[in-house]
Amino acid sequence: MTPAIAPDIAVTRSHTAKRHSILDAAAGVFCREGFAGANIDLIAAEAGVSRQTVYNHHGDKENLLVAVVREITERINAGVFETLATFPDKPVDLEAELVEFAVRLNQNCMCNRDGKFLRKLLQTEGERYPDLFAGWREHGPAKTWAALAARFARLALSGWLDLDDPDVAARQFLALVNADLQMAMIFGDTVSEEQLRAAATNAVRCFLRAYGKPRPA
Amino acid sequence: MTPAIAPDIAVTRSHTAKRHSILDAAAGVFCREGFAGANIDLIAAEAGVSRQTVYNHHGDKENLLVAVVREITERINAGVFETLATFPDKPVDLEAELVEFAVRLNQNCMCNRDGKFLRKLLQTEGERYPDLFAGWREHGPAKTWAALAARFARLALSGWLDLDDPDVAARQFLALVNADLQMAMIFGDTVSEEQLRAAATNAVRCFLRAYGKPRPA
DNA sequence: ATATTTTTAGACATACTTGTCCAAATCGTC
DNA sequence: GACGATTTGGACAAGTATGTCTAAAAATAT
Repeated sequence: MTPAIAPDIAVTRSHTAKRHSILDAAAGVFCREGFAGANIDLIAAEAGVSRQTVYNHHGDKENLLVAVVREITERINAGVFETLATFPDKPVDLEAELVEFAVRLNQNCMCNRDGKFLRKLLQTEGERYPDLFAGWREHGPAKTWAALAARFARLALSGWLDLDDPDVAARQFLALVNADLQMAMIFGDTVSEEQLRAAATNAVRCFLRAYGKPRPA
Repeated sequence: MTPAIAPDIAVTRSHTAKRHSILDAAAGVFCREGFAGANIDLIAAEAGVSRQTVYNHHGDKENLLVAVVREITERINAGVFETLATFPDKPVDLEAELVEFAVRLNQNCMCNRDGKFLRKLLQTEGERYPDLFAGWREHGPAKTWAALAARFARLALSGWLDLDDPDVAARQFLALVNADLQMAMIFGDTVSEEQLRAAATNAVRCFLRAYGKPRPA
């Protein structure tokens, strides 16, 4: 009885290993070719499994897309949450620490593979399958903005910032951080860490010129 | 001899009328369905012509995509140029006039049909056909930024702004103007003029807090 | 009114994709 | 070594797409 668990685990491990492999490959192919252009044979080949296995695991092609989107949004949300936890709540050098935070945000959430995939899938399939992204739409960016706004509001309370509307400031911060990366992202280029840091520096400088206060005692 | 021109014009008129109709329909379908998912029968139906006519005019499906992209980028560039000409070079109330300029920019270039199409086509087919957008990549946003930067530099010279780097400021201005519209645009929602004006107001307020100077004499 | 050109509708061959079915092979466990 | 389940490769039918071809129809210029 006790060892009965072992085989289940082993089977499941191989199972989930292939599952992940398939989801990874499917994400890549869906992202590259779009839903209509995605070829299940190609997904199977890139995942290193047979086509039948793909159908065994995820059934329909549409079902597979759903699974891919769920996987990616979950990872993205986790990354955002994790990164938000590193916000400089009690800064010493606010400018430098905000720059580092912005770099982390871009590296972990916006510019990585998942971020690129989600952005692209959203734009290509968002209108065709609105339900697909409904969950992310509500729990994704809105929650991020709110969380960031709360951090900024606290910085305002402790005298570091002078804010009218923390929500607007949060959105503007994110927009500024991406200002110099728009082209690279829209063209799918990979951005070096130098570019990322330069963009973050420009963004934070502007942000603090607008909302910064002389350092509190 | 003189009337020999007339028939050519007439033929060409009908010809170009259908050409436009086809390009319009193709733009819509390519944008909705992606290149792989776009159905030439559907394009023909939406254009109100027969499928054969589509092939007569543009040959290949790929060729049709090229024509569509060329058409849209040209219109976009024209719209940007036209809107840039309305920049408040000699402002009286800089904040109000920048807000109006930002609204025009969004209405004429970013949020209209062409802007949405270009953005979507770029994201879906940009990596597959890099040459397709090479022209726009060089002559599109870069030129816009440079032109806008020049305007800002002049405002700085005349004492309205305090700028380190006009190029950075131009990119940041555009980023701020889009900050509140990101979600709507990525989800393909249509934005009301109120939303647009509110977004522009927030953007300009932030921009001027960062770079504005007390009004010159 | 006629002649020339474009447009149309439909048939057509070709090719590709999805999703299913099935027997053989593979893998891990007992 | 044998068992059970999963995986595999390939065959298969059905549907759909592209691009070509043809003869008839329509529109336009002379």
